[in-house]
Amino acid sequence: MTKIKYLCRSNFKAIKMSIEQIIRDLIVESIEKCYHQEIDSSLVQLQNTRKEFEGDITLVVFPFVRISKKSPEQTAAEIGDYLQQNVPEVEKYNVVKGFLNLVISSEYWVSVLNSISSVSNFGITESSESSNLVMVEYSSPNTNKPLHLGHIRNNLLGFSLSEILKANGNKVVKTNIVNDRGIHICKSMYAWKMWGEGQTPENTGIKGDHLVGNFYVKFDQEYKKEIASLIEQGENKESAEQNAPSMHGAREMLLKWEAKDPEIIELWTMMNQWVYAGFDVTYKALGVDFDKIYYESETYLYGKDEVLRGLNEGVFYQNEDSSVWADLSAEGLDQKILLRSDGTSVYMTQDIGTAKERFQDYPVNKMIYVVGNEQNYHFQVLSILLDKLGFEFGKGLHHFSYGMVELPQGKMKSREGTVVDADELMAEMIEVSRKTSEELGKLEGYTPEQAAETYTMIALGALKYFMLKVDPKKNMLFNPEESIDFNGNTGPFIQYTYARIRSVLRKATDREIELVRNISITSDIPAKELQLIKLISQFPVAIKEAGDNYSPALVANYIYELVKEFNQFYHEFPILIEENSQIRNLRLVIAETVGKTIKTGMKLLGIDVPERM
RNA sequence: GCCUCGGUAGCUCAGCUGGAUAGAGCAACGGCCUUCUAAGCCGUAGGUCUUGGGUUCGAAUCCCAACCGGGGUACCA
Repeated sequence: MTKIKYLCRSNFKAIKMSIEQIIRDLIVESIEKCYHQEIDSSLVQLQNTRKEFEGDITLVVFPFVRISKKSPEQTAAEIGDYLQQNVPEVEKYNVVKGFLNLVISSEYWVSVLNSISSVSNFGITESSESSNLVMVEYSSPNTNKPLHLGHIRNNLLGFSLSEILKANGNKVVKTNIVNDRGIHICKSMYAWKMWGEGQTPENTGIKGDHLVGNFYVKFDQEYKKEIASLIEQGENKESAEQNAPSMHGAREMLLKWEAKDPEIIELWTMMNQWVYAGFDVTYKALGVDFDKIYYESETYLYGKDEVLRGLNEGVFYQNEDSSVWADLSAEGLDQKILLRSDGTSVYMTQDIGTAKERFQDYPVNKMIYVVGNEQNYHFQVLSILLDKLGFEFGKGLHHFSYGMVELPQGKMKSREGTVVDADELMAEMIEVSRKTSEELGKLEGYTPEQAAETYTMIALGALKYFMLKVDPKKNMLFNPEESIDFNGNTGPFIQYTYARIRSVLRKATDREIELVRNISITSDIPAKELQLIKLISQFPVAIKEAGDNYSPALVANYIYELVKEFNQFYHEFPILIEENSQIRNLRLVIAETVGKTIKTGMKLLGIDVPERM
């Protein structure tokens, strides 16, 4: 067990894993040797040493004092002695209370940096033939209104999660189920037919999804008026809601649509095309995409077939009014409707059909649905229903359940117009970004096109990072008054740090300073540099945890930590002007490696980084 | 009612698979641009981690209860 054995490995992960693994194993061994008792290695709690103490790896010794029957300090010292004698990389140790802080040699950290700086895709695990295929469903818009801030969160989470899963060695298929049928689109259709006066995106200049959304709002306004007047005429609220003419009209359209009435299908096709054209623009601006798009109008029939099969097989039952139900009382849940009494499909019906389609189309090992937490119950039920229908994948579905985006006044409501529109928000942020760039004179010398590309990149960086840095499971708040910051813990801060690093590297080239990636250093690594190397080396761990926990926020938080540390370093120490050439080269390699890590990490969040800003 | 998720600084959030003195950013106040980009750096101030019990060497973290808030709860999606 010599030092050379670990230092020669080119794969960084192997090195890092092995040093911790070696220490772990030897701790178990030392307990046996010193206290004559075998322990489970799960008792060995290793953590990164906190910044305020000397050391790199810390062992919590409290769990062993029961075994040693000695004070925590003494126990720590005995284990420390053993490790120092038997692990060459353990240079020295110190004990603070019950914590054993191990100091790992500079040589070890230099070898870590060397192995990281020599690879181009540090942190990324490539997929292979035998990798799992994960399907990620995200976005899944309704075609009756434009995308809003809630959809932005969904899209960014879905895209980023897909990138993170890829970086963990999975094959990923990004998919989108477009909810293009149902009562909601019929409402827009009805309103357009009644009050549209032939408006089109072309003759109004309004983006297609917004135009259709306007009619959805119009429907709701008229519907409410009708209800009010019916109530005035003496009807109760419930029957007024049922009997309002516009609701009748929309429902009739839905029935006609399911009956494939040519006129309705034509109207539906036309309005959906308007919406798709609009969505494409928004998706492109957001930088998200899909490998496969499903349409509810095509999958709901499969769902219907499956439900009827379930009915025949006695898995489901039918009421006198001919509606079809699932009895979930055995699972501790309620009765769930699967087909309405008029025979039309509900949301659940089509999701069953879509799931079946997907597993027929792809050899999916894992299906992930990126859908808001308001639908937790829906997916719990979907999983059970698919299982009941005999699909072995039913139980393995994963609902990536994320929190709502709330405004200071509470939840966003499309119909009430209290939504933050996706297109508008992006446009506003790009405008703020442009102004800031101009005021700071950051993009002087760029062509207008280059400048636009950069300030757009910064605006989207701000928006995306803002959404992704928050734990996906939690609700988050967006205050339109305060909007989204460009300073502090933000995307632009990270992008700025990257641009600074690129600038330093360009200047190094200009000044003909050679950058030697295979570092040899005769002195100890200075503290700040060491801190950075340790942080960089945590990147693969951050990616793995983000993948295991389905949390882009973990990547965002990691990058922020790294960047904050780098900025302190940058401020405090010269890189190019440093006279000691070994130190100068070390700093250059660290800067380059931090830059590489930022770029890779931000890519996992779907955020680009600029050469200049 | 029942189910479920959450409550950490004035605000927005980290930390939550138990470990050292609970961290950032914003906002406030005070410093730092003739040195590699000040969208930056440093400092000051700001906390009964909702409350009350419990588990143990140790609890923001785990368990129980209460309070407050979000979401869901049989023909919306």
